[in-house]
Amino acid sequence: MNLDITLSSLQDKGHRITKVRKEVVKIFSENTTPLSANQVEEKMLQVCLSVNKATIYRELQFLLANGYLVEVYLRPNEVSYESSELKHHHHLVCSTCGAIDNVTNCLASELEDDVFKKRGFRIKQHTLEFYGTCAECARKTT
Amino acid sequence: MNLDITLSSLQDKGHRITKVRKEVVKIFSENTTPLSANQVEEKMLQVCLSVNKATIYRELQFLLANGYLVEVYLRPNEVSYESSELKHHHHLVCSTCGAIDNVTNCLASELEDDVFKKRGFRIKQHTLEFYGTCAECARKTT
DNA sequence: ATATTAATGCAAATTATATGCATCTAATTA
DNA sequence: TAATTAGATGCATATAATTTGCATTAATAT
Repeated sequence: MNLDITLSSLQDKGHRITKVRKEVVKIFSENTTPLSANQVEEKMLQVCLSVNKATIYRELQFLLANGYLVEVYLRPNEVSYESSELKHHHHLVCSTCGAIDNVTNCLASELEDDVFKKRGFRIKQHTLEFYGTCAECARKTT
Repeated sequence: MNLDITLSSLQDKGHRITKVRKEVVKIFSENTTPLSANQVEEKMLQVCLSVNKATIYRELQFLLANGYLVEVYLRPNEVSYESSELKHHHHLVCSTCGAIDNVTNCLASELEDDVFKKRGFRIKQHTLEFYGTCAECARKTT
């Protein structure tokens, strides 16, 4: 997402632009792969911002509720987030090292009409996750 | 999964066939949609088997480690399981009522070769999740 | 029937996440 | 620019999912 546009549209809605909020939005505007609360905390520490975990959770919920982030479930007991403005894509999750890469190819939407006709299920969103071994891990093992 | 075959193959590997194990395997052999630990507990209570939560978690881990179950992540902070022997399929997750249905159409595997050629990422598994509104919930709202 | 060891229950520990409340601070106003 | 005010934050605590240590129980082989 665009840093300045996001911040000013939040401000227009009456929300405050704080040090924490600015940095979290910045992080997601610079990262295209999903980040967990812990990873966001780490990134903030890297720029010497020590922020309470509760605050980070609250800020993620806030940006989620306001439509700037979406939740991603790639692993047990860990929710990640990514910008909702990213082009539709799927994830390549390396089950060895955890690295995540994005792919933008998508055939899945072709299924949507079919599913609605046959089952009356109106698809609003879908996620396609790939699990496997990334090139780097394959090299290390072989 | 097949109840008898699963149990006897577990026994062949030197594992015991206990009341709990038998019932958990039975539950997953009769259910094609993903179940969380809590849902497994409920199903056991329905047949008057009151089993400690730790035991249920251990049994799920056990069946996962032995390849009879796979993990499914459909919602924040909740891991579900389903039989690993089910035909490849995807889930229709109703975001209103939580109902889960399976679809067996799948175009995703067509992407696999392409991804390997372009990125060296060897896909071992993929999951395709659909979020939306099921026919029943649509009827109630409209 | 008995011995052996896996499975179980219970309590306590862990980890992710949420919440109450007092304090602080960004944005507004005088 | 200082005073005002509600939103944001930190801290401690709560909650929920899951794991683990340990003593006890029970499935299976002998």
